[in-house]
Amino acid sequence: MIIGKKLRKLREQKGLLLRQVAAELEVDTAYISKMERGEKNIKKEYIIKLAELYKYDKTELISIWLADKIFDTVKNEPTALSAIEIAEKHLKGLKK
Amino acid sequence: MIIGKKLRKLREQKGLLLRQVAAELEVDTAYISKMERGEKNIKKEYIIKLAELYKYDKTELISIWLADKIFDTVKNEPTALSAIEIAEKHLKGLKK
DNA sequence: TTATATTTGTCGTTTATTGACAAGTCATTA
DNA sequence: TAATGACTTGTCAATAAACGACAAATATAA
Repeated sequence: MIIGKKLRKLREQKGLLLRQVAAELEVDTAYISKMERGEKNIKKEYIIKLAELYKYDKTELISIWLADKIFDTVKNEPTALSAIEIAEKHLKGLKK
Repeated sequence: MIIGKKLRKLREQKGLLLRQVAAELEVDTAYISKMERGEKNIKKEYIIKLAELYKYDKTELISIWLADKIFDTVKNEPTALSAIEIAEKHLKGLKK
């Protein structure tokens, strides 16, 4: 729910209502609510639109969104941390 | 495909055939082949069975399997590394 | 109450995953 | 050159999961 918290904060900072954001993304109000509370995954397309709407750095928002997905896949796993380290090493190793 | 490579290596070290492993997991031979080549995700249940079959440390194999899933979700993403770092921090922060 | 913002539950539709089956390739051996 | 054995590839029905709308429920305030 890392990204959800962030999105809620951004929306409130802009003083926007769920309804307004929903209209912008052309989805239901309830849907935005669920996104912000981590009840639904958010597709990248929406993240990009939200970054624009909130005038927030797109790359950073995507990072947070991705981090959230990672967190989702490892939470509840005892080996979460070591898995992350392995993935990180592997990723760096692929740098060429 | 981190976990696939590992599984293939383990299987070969034990001198087992796909057919034999498939019988053990009660699935199709082709299915094992696809698992080892990263064409299918592997469910945790199978990883545990394979760790037993190959007499390999279960926790470590699960770590690799998890790392593979992480890798899958971040590969192709320019912000992969920073996302991993955010997720890691977040995870450590939850250690309480 | 009435009105507005948000949350929750339900649900049909779409999309993705599962794992079997059949057919394919590639070596090796008879 | 067959024939056999190990592995791979393509297809597909069955199943499961995700999407996102709608309606109803809460909550807070005027």
